[in-house]
Amino acid sequence: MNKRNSQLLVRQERYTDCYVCPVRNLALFEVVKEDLLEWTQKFRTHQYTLDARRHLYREGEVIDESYTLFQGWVMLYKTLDNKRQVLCFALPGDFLGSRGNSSIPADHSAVAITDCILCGFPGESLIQLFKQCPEIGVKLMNLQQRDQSRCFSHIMSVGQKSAIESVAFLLVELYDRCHECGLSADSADCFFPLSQEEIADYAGITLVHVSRVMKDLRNQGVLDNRHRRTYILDIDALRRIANIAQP
Amino acid sequence: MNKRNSQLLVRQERYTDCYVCPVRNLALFEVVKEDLLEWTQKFRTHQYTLDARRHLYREGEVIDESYTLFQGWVMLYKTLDNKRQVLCFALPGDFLGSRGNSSIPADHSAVAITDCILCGFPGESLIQLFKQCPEIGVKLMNLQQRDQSRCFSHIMSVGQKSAIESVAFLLVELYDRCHECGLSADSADCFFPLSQEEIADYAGITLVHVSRVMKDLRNQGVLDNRHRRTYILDIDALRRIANIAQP
DNA sequence: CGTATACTTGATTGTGATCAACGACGGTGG
DNA sequence: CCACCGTCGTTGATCACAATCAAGTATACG
Repeated sequence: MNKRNSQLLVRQERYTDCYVCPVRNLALFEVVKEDLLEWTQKFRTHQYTLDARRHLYREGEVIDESYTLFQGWVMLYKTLDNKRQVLCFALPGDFLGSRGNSSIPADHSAVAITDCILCGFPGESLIQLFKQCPEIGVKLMNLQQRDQSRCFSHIMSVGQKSAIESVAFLLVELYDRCHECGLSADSADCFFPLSQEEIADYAGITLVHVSRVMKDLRNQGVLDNRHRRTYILDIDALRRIANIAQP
Repeated sequence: MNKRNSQLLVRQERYTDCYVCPVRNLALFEVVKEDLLEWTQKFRTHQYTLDARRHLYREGEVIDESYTLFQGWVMLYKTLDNKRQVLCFALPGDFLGSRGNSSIPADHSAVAITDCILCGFPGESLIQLFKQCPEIGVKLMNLQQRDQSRCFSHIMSVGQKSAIESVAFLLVELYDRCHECGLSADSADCFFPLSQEEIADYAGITLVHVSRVMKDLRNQGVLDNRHRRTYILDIDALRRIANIAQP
């Protein structure tokens, strides 16, 4: 068991099964054929719970384990002086942690926004998985390419967009990603565990200004956020405000 | 031959040889054992020249070829309205183009900043390479992780740093990367084929302001840019200004 | 020699930062 | 049950960094 986070990352006794995993179609093991699942499943050494506000790992730490996020939201960020920059949000199905090269310390921190469940497997086993099942290598490459594409959009957002465009862009991205992984079904249009400070640190603006932007969006009628929850009322309007490139 | 860029991407008759390639130690084929090089080399179907200001590919295009940049500088960028955001600069040894999934159109454009030479191989052959030589998969994953790490630093830079910090950060990163791939030996401290507009679009500020920042840096004595060339006079001072996290 | 491109400089404006105070909850403990 | 406190969000006043607008210079190139 991982000693680094022994009090934080709690190993679960009862595994959920890869065969019936509801997020497998989004995740690394999507490409594993049914008859190989038993084999890949034994790499998944542990399943953990991680409470909200707990760190999965911190900048500078050596990570020797890989994770698939099974449930909950995780936030990746970097700090400099007293400033924090949120890099991205991980949702169920997303791949986290070691990329098989444990000699490189993490360049960012990962913290749970909500209570989370994670499936873990040793980082070095990725290489074994590659050898046995090259499709996993291809799949991981595709996942990384998707992440890079999101990074590029994020850079575009922070570098070129106005505050309101940036915030709208984030909301739209999360809205779409939630729908992709089926999170919207139960939580309706209220899918939003983020504080305004987290939104601010993602968009590269101050939390004071986020408050004003949210008020503006409320006044325009595209969203409502009563009782610390954000309800998206008009996703198309939000998309227009976000000024997203047409594919 | 690639029809899309048939006039732009010029196929060369005389190949340089992978065995004696000076940038192989930086690139994807670093991990290929000498006795397999002949095999991998036959995947490298073409070697191209690409003149400065020519595009390798554009946003929205389907890319079915992968490239290792052999010589020159390439700039990746996105556009939105009339604004341009530079995403990163590719230097010799860097991997460009298709990641084996040609069903996804490019989310960014790639343009040559200087005259370039590229080694090309079919995107689909990556999967074959993975199967034959899993180390290539691991190496490509490592390259992608390094790129992601740079993306994260870039987001931090654009989101949290002041204009002068951002510009200094870019100069330091390029300075270090040039030294890594041995470009500095011949070009001394003048390694700089970038216009102020390109710097501006990377840092997310206007070219007018870049001019003022460069003047400031000149006055502080950390660099000199006479005759359209940038000479770095005091890299340590520049590092301090860039405010880079200590590893 | 004329034109295009890149860079410079000055004047003015504006978006979002900063500083400060206050309100609304939600949780905790008496 | 209520008082207290901490966190989070709101609002106002002021400030500053960088954008914008505009005009100029220097250099490369045909």
